[in-house]
Amino acid sequence: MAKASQAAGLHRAALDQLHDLDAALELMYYGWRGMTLEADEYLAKQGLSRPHHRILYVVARRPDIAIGSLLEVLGISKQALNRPLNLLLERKLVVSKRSPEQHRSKLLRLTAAGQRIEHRASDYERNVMRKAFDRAGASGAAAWMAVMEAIADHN
Amino acid sequence: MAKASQAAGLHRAALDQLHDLDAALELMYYGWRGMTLEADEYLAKQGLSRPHHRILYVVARRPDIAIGSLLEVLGISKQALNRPLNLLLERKLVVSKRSPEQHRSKLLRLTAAGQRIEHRASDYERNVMRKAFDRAGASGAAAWMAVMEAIADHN
DNA sequence: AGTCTCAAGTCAACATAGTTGACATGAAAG
DNA sequence: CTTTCATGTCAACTATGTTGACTTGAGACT
Repeated sequence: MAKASQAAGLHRAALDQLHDLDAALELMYYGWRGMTLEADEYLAKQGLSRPHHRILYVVARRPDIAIGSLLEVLGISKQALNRPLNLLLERKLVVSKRSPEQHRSKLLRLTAAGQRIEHRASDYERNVMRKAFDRAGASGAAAWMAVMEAIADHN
Repeated sequence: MAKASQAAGLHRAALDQLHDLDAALELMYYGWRGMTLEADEYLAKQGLSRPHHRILYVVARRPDIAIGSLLEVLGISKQALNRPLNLLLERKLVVSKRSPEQHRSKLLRLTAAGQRIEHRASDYERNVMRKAFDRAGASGAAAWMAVMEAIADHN
């Protein structure tokens, strides 16, 4: 039973299967952990965490995004955004400037340093995915995407 | 902003793709959300949440598990287990008894009420998976499992 | 007897990630 | 010159976790 189950640990536990889809539930849980584990360790070394990464990830893919739009995309309150975003601004990983015409809003952008950290953190996650897709082949990867889309868009 | 995307937040956002695997990262995120959304709403109605569900899920599949083993499986500290487990005991969803021979440990079991809640909550998650697997077919489901196993076991 | 260990329980302080509500500020638009 | 909009900030709160420092209760070992 015991292993190095400490870190974020949690090797996959040996549980009885009560239903045929229990394995799928557990794979979703451990899959999420497996994908984010190394990225989170890297971010922790930088004094950052998952919320910071989410901000960096979105701003990287929507340069000049306004704060209000960022709040929408992230789905959190402005008060919740406040602390992590201010840290990123203080650390100069993100810069804000006023919009030229829409002078009320502030537009966010990553600095070079911010881009570097975003890229490295996301790369840890992409590498996990790449290896898994390589093993599964192109058709397996496509099937995984199709299933995940169905789950994500489930209403 | 519409409130529909508020609650569970976060419709899938339209972000630029910087790398070919960005879509996969986002699908993992939204997939996790999609699978757990309804279950979390049901649990909230019962005054419970994800940690309570994790406990119920594990104890359901390991009847007479000792507290120490439960801590190992969940990968959290005993202090973190304390509150949610005590709530489950107070609400009589879980019962503990001393082991007959190993009298030092306490063994945990679900009551009928605990089984009912565990089953319903997990069923919400299984139903999401079932629908996605039905769409993808048996081979798609198998491919999804294979990819997730590779991700989960990534070291 | 007494002591040592093990499993569990508890207390306190802290960190992180979020929530509401209330209010302030600075620029634009009427 | 007042309203509106986007942003910012203060405070109080909840939830989920962490360490560290104990205590308790039961077995096990001289």
